[in-house]
Amino acid sequence: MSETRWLDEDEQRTWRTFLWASQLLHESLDRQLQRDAGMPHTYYMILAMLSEAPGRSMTMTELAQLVRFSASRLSHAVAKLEAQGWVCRSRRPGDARTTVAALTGEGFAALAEAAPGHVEEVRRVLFDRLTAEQVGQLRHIFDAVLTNLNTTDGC
Amino acid sequence: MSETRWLDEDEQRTWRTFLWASQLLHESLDRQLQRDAGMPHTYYMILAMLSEAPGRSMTMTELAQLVRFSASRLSHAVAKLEAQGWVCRSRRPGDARTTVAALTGEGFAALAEAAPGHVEEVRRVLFDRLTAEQVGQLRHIFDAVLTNLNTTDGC
DNA sequence: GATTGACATTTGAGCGCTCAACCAATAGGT
DNA sequence: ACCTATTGGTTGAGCGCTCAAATGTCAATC
Repeated sequence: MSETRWLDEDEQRTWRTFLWASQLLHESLDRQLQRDAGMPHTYYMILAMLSEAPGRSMTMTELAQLVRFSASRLSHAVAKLEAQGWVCRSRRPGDARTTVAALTGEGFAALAEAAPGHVEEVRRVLFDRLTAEQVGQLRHIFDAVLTNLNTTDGC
Repeated sequence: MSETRWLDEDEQRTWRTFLWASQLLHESLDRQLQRDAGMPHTYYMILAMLSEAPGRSMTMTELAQLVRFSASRLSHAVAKLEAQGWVCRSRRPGDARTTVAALTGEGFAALAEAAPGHVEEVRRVLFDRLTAEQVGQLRHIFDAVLTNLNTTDGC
């Protein structure tokens, strides 16, 4: 057990700035989508991922990996989305274990209607305030963070 | 109503990388603190802010502004922290409106015990993978985001 | 000395998430 | 064929958060 390497003043400030900013950012995103489209940001992601898949449908497990959800979290979420009529689940013929989630017409319509406002919000809270150079830096920084976390953590 | 300025391929990838990474990052932080200290990351922040205040105590409103919580959110949180014996609330003499939240000895001890593990985790998920230059970039990027959101949004 | 408005805080319902437990179907070894 | 482990998915309890409403207090005005 070695001595703790505390954050120096600069790191401390960087850390807190990042924390507050990303918190505000997520809240803004969530509020905008909840207000204008009646869904939280995470649900939007699920619909978006489904819409990009061939046949607008995927296995629960595949979907869970794509959106980085636990099986449980996805199950709860899709249950809600199904109750709203935006997604429908069905057993895959040939393999009675796996469930396939498919985007419905209504679901696609809801997504299409929500998309422009969401993209605008993403620009407003992030890209509009950044130079092209900073966007590149941001990408590299979080690529590094992501590969780190992906390899070290279990999920 | 103008045409939507969709995200180009690069922006799209940057955006998703950032989303996944920051999500994983927050989850890691939360899990570590929950596992090792029995509190979520947000509660750690509350204790940390209190510990830095003169007298280790602050008005609820001041505290709410510091941690960027709504009054309601803070009230719920502090209620839990009080139930755990880490914080105690009392009316301020002279002004019966405002409540002062103070860190207890137990609260300070819990914080002190949680701190090293938390700092290590922060290094692990973020700083360890970044060059000094990237840390500077990160700071500038989220400074920009923060001032933007602080001025445009209500909260 | 009541009335109005603004402030500081709390409360309760509802929702999304986590975690652990569970069920059902399949694959592998014997 | 039979048992076991693994895989795919769901469920329920508990918790933190949001949002809207309620409560209680001070400050100014009439």
